[in-house]
Amino acid sequence: MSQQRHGNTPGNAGAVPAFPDLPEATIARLPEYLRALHNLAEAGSDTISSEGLAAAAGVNSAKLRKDLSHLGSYGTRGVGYDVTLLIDQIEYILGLDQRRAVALVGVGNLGHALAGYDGFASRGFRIVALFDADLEQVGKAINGLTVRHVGELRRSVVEDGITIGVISTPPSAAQGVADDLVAAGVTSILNFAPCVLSVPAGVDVRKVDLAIELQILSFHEHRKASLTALPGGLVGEGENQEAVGS
Amino acid sequence: MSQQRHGNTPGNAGAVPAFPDLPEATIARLPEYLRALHNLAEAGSDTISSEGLAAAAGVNSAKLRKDLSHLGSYGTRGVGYDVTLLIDQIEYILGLDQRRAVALVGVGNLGHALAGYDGFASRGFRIVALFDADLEQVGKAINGLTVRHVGELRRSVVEDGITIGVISTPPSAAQGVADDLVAAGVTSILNFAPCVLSVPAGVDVRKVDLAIELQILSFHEHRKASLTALPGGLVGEGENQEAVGS
DNA sequence: CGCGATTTGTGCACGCCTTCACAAGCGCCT
DNA sequence: AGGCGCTTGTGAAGGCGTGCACAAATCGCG
Ligand SMILES: NC(=O)c1ccc[n+]([C@@H]2O[C@H](COP(=O)([O-])OP(=O)(O)OC[C@H]3O[C@@H](n4cnc5c(N)ncnc54)[C@H](O)[C@@H]3O)[C@@H](O)[C@H]2O)c1
Ligand SMILES: NC(=O)c1ccc[n+]([C@@H]2O[C@H](COP(=O)([O-])OP(=O)(O)OC[C@H]3O[C@@H](n4cnc5c(N)ncnc54)[C@H](O)[C@@H]3O)[C@@H](O)[C@H]2O)c1
Repeated sequence: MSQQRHGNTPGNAGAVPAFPDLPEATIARLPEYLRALHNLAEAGSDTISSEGLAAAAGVNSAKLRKDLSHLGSYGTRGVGYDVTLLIDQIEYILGLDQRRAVALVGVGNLGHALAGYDGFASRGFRIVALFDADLEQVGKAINGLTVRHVGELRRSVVEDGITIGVISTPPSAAQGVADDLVAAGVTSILNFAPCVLSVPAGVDVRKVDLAIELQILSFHEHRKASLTALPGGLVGEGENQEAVGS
Repeated sequence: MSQQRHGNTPGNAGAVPAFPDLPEATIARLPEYLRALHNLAEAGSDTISSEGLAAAAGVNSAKLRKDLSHLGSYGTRGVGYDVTLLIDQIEYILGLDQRRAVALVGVGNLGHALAGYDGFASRGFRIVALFDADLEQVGKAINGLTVRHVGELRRSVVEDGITIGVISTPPSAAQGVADDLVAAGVTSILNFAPCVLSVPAGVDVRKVDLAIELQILSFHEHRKASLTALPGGLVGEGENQEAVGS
């Protein structure tokens, strides 16, 4: 059974190297599997088949198996995966067992919502510092945290062991904030401002642009509408056939 | 010159079909190009080379050219792309010239921020209705819109011509809300709740899960840390060499 | 009017990702 | 103890996306 004795780590006694280089696509799905696994654990399941987990995560079961196989062999043929073991493995790979410290810069409309969100705690993160340039905001308390001036960023990053920075300032300020974060030693940034950030190699940036998401949906709406309007009639559910244009 | 006379549409006199089926990857990048183009237009540029636009959008120039070539031939060799023309084309393809009506369901922490965000207007959308199940919230006004009870959703979707629904309720309520939206005729959903939604074929769902983004960043942090800690020493910038684990 | 500089549009090759299909492995039941 | 059914892990194939490299096209200038 290879004892649950993987314990907390890179003990590396198994077939897989201490840090397998997973395909990017796989990495992006692991969090989804993790969420589904937590739900299953809460529901009382001890084991889960690839089919079941795939359904819960909304993916193809073959894809899921291949993804998990990259982590090592944590399933049992004829049975499925041990839910708890798999949770531990994925959390370890994702580096979530450290409860990473996150800094949030720009406590405006969106920043407030993020700072007040308690859902991050259960997903492996602690927002430990809030920053803003506006003196009006500095000093205010949100969810037990006091907003500090952005000038204190560098010191805080070191003192609080911050590894991830979240930017929710207007786009005009985003690059400057990113530079500050990088200078302070942060090597991962989540950017909500609709702009491109340029950072040195070795720093990871992920961007979340809600308008882009809506625009992608808009494209598909547009496409669906133009298909129902066309003579082809390839679409099954076409009740509202409204002619387009001419 | 093929006259700017494409006018407002699927006149379809060109080489490209009225509705080219673009690769999904291309569609996801068009909004980024559009944003960059708007910035350029504002800065006074009339034309822009693929190299310049690619830099502004943060992508490879060859990729950009291939993406744009799918829309048709809107560039001029030796010159570049006409900024205004390209904006119009991309907006047409994305279906943004209609200023799509969006409904927001779940006016809580996050919903408030979204409802109060004025940035959507300039990107082609109008949030025209807010819904919540909590009677405490119903009746409140946010940014000129009154929060309505979720029971009015169906009527509103029809009356207001809503085509996109945004879900920012707790995950436990999300599937129900999605069902309501679909029943009301909405065929595109943007979901902020961390859960998988199941919807009938023909309905598009996009998901935004902030915790997942952080977890992906966390993985890379973890990987970077384990590399600097290893004897290999492949990394250049390793000042804070803190041993991992043991 | 022709030539060179510039930039687009694209053929091609390569690598990544997805999916199918199945052998290998495991537990349970008889 | 042995066989049977179930599930994992993976080889192979196909499709998609990326990026190079270059021919075709356009402009400006002499
Ligand atoms: N609110 C939303 O729902 C929403 C949706 C999509 C995108 N966004 C984007 O998220 C970002 C934030 O949006 P918002 O609505 O919260 O804007 P906001 O104006 O309400 O808040 C921005 C905050 O950033 C602070 N700030 C400005 N410059 C700063 C600096 N240099 N350092 C630190 N703080 C600084 C401001 O003082 C302000 O508190 C914007 O880029 C916006 O485009 C927001
Ligand atoms: N706040 C954030 O920064 C944040 C970050 C990431 C993810 N999320 C996710 O976004 C969603 C919303 O988060 P939040 O912080 O705004 O939560 P919230 O509890 O503050 O707000 C949820 C709102 O939805 C309403 N609601 C509940 N059931 C409903 C129903 N059936 N129909 C209509 N409305 C209903 C509630 O009355 C409440 O107003 C959650 O799923 C959360 O996990 C939020």
